[in-house]
Parts: sequence; structure tokens; C-alpha cells
Amino acid sequence: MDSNTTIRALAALAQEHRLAAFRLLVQAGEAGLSAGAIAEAVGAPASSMSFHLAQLSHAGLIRQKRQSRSLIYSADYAAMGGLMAYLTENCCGGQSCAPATSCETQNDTERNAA
Amino acid sequence: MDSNTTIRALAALAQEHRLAAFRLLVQAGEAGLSAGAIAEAVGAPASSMSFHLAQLSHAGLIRQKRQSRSLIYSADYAAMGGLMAYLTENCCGGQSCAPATSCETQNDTERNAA
DNA sequence: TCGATGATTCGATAATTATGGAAATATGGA
DNA sequence: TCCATATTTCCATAATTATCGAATCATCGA
Repeated sequence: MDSNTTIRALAALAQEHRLAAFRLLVQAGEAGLSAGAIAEAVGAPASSMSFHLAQLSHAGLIRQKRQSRSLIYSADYAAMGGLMAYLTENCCGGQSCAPATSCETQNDTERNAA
Repeated sequence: MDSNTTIRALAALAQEHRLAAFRLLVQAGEAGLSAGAIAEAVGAPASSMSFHLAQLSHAGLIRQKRQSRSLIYSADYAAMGGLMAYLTENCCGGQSCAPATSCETQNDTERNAA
């Protein structure tokens, strides 16, 4: 992930309704949620939410698929992982910004962070 | 870290010059860098850079201290860690977004981030 | 105290982003 | 085909954010 992609992703998440929507989609998992369900949960008018979902989508953080009349959005975990990786590599300086997740499940994933 | 703080931090990093400046400060470590040095490295006029440094500062991501005539800025690693923790907890859904860093250097730093 | 240096604040302007109703598009069922 | 539903696109407007020169403020050395 390069810095431009990173900036788009950060900007996409740096907005109240979008952060709420993304959190919701992360919770929803692979099944995802319809645009209408998201708008209602977040409390934003449909057209506004549509605008925000487009931003998240353009940033690559969520995906869209049609299911009958509904458009189902779901989080792209890999993209979020890419963002986390960029921040860890470039913005944490080895000072252990990452909160030591899931260390008991693996200990051979060596990485040579620049 | 609550969602408003998170949004401020994300917004602070979601800008070309500011992301560049923050990366620089992370590299610079505790010693930090003067406002002028940052402006020159990033390639922005002093007044513009000052505006951006104020944003980062307001977001809590960097700190300022005066050293004679210079204002020295340095990264606040704890704040960055808080942001990473929030994203890991709320935006990664246990799908291991965090790239498993530095697992060999600690295994007793339990954390109960909300 | 004066002048030089490092940096911020001011102010005007440009550019981008957000808002939300109305109109348009897509899908499916009767 | 026609209607209802789900959602987006269009549009105008409001709000926020970025830019940067000039003026101001703070500090230091002579």
C-alpha cells in the first residue's frame, strides 16, 4: 500500500457516519448489510449514506454486491489489513504501536519491517 | 480512545503533507525535528506547515517543545498506539488486520483497551 | 536596545467535502 | 406492462479545509 492509497483510506474513515458504517460492516462480517440497513443504523438519509458508501468503496475498504433489489456492502478485511500494515511500518517506528494481537496463535511470522 | 478522538487522528493523518511530516517525526524519534526542518523536508511553505503541525498537535499525535528559537516537534507514540488499538478493536473484527508485529519481544503486555 | 532568526497568526481566497430532497435507474412481483 | 421497493445520481447549497504571503510574536546575541 502506497501513501496515496493510505491517505484515501484514512480520509474515508475520518468521518463520523463513515466510521460508524465501517465498524458496522466489520461486525456484520462476510454477510454484509444493505445500504438501507446501514443508513438506518447510522441515522443518515439514504442519499447521504450513498455518498459516504461510495467514498469507502472508492478507498477500497468495502465491497458491493447486488442481491435482488438490495445492494449489499461488506468490509474488505484485506484492505484494512493493508492500512494497518502501512501504519505499523511507517508510523510506529518500532515503538510497538500495534497492541500485540493474537501473539499466541503464531510466532513464526517473522517480518523485516523497514 | 473514543470515536471522536479517533476521527480527529485519522483526519490529521489523511493529508499528504501531514502524513509525510508524521512519518518523518516517527523516524526522528524522541529528539524530534524543528518546524523549519519539517517544512523544508516536506516541501511546504512555513505558514502552511505550521497550519498542518497544529492539526497534528490538536489531534494529540505530536508534541511541541521550545528549544531556544526553534520549536521542536516529536511524535507521540502512545497516541499513535491508541489509534492502532482503536482500529484493531473496532475495525478489524478479529480477522487479524494487525500484521503480527514484535511478538518475540513481549508476551506479558496484556491490554484491556475498551 | 537593536537586529536577525525561527515560527506562528492573520486574512483573503481557493478547493474540497458534506448535506439532503428530488429525479432517475434497477429489480422483482402481480 | 405497471407498480412498489431499493438505491443511486443530480443539483444546489452549506460547511469545512487548504494555501500562502504579509504581519506579528518570541528568543537570542552583540
